[in-house]
Amino acid sequence: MSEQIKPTDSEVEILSILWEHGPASVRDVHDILSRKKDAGYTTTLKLMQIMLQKGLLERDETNRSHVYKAAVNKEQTQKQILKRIIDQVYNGSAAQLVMQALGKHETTSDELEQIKAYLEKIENKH
Amino acid sequence: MSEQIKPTDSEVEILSILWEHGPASVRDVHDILSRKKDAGYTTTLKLMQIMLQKGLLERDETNRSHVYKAAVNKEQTQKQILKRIIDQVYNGSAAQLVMQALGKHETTSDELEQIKAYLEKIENKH
DNA sequence: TGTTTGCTACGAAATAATTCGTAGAAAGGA
DNA sequence: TCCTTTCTACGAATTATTTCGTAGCAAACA
Repeated sequence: MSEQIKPTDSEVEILSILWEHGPASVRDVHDILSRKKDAGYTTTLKLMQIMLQKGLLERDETNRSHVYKAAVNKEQTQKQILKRIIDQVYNGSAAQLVMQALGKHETTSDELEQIKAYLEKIENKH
Repeated sequence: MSEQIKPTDSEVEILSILWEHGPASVRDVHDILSRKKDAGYTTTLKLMQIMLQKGLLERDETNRSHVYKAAVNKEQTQKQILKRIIDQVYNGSAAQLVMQALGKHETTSDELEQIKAYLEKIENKH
């Protein structure tokens, strides 16, 4: 197991954008970010530079406008964050978290079906 | 809707203890915390004093050893944290989070049953 | 009563995270 | 070429969070 760096909230925002969008310039990321937040361009730039240092991002410097991409795996990072929440907030009970997640959000029938199917699959393995 | 203060990680740890344990002194909280972490007593004290100021905790000063309790609701706070994660990390899809949570953690058959029952209940409402 | 123990209050240092300004270089016109 | 735009780099201020030392008071007790 290699070191797991815990990204900060701002860093997760940027990672999410890169996971969604694929490799992108600071400008791209910043424009997307701007739709939700209100921050200066150099703030985003600096953040991404720091993330590069921490190993959360990689970049291609071929062109003047550098192209960044996530250096950490989406699923793994999500799980890492989730695990933390489950342990810290839900006392280790994934089931509790799941039910609260289902309860709260408007979940479409479609999604519910998906989840049920998934449950079946798990149960068969038991 | 009143202001929702976002507790920090350390604060969530303390809230969790108080939710579990019920009203407790700094000493109590600190002893429980010490099992997982390594921090000085006055650190815990200070944290709890700050949380009091922020309105995350309440306290009874009747006795010399003050008794603290959580001033924020467990479920609401959990949901608040969860919502943040869903939006920020799972792009708004609770279903995705749910499946990852189920996939990762060892979930007992018992818990799975609970979840299934819960799903039924939700589906009937649709 | 003196001494030890355990508590609160609180300033302030240490650390972490976020934000932004300024400088300088490259690119793209006019 | 000269001017404007658009980048990067990076220092440094600001703000948030965590940690701890010291002081003072009250309780327990020898």
